[in-house]
Amino acid sequence: MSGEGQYYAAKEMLAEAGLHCTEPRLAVLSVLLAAERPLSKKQISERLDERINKVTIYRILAAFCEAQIVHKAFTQGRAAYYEPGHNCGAVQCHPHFTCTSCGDTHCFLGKTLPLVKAEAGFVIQRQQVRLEGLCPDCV
Amino acid sequence: MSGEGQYYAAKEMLAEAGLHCTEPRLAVLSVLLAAERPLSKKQISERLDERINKVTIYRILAAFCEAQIVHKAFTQGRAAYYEPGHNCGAVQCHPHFTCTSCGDTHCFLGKTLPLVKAEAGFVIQRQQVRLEGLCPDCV
DNA sequence: AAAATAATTGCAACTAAGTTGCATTTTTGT
DNA sequence: ACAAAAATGCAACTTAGTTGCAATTATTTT
Ligand SMILES: [Mn+2]
Ligand SMILES: [Mn+2]
Ligand SMILES: [Zn+2]
Ligand SMILES: [Zn+2]
Repeated sequence: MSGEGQYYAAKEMLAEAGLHCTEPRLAVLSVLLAAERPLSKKQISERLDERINKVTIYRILAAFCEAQIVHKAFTQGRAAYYEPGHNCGAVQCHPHFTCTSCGDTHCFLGKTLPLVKAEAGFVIQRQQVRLEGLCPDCV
Repeated sequence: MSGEGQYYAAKEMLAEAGLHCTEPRLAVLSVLLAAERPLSKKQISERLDERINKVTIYRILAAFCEAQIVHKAFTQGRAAYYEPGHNCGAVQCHPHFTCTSCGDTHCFLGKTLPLVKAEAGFVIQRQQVRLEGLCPDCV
């Protein structure tokens, strides 16, 4: 299976997050951990060995976000993309670059911008930086 | 009508952009110009005096984006939000703040961040900064 | 000004992402 | 092994957006 190497890491993460350890949850988390970029529900499904009902996948992702082990990195088109929360600070993770030609997304680790200074009266809880352009393959 | 004061400005913008000047286009652009924040198709419809078919609204927005007089500022939930391109540089406009409590969006004009330095081989064409948190009414 | 041409609009039907209610199955604790 | 609680699956639904095509409106040509 695609997320094979991440299977035991996933098991530990679920336990630590206080989430029941079920097959579908292990499978989804393994896929996310094995991916080098945020994935949509569709992409997750494609990487699963045994099919999991889409409602279940959405509920698993919601539970992961609730437990803070995963977060919505961005939405592209009309789909949300999810990634594990490691590499990510409380207020922002790294910028995400999406190629306008091939559609591929890359995590720009280490390119994090400073935080916007909030206007008077506002409290900023999350900051998200999205980039669009051409990737090396498409330039 | 809501966008009344913007009606003649809209007329000029269409002419300058080389777009045919039709009633639906004038109406949609007037609404966008009168708004102080990006609007979804739904919000645009609600502010129109005479109803315009939704397909037409989407096509008008696509034409405006193509002509660069409007751009997609961000997507929230599963809907895209559009705003006129004034106040906006070629690569990025200002950050957009959305309140997690009331859902309102505010343009943080004057709070623009520096551009991410592209990783080797990448060409960045657009940068977008999204903020989430609590607005003054909801703190 | 009328006709021809090109662009825009509207309608119906469709797609894709995500959600809700409820019955069934799986986990967990005893 | 057994009961209670939680998670899963299915069907049906909602919402945002898209596509094909016919009808309308704007522009150009005669
Ligand atoms: Mn990432
Ligand atoms: Mn804005
Ligand atoms: Zn590319
Ligand atoms: Zn608010």
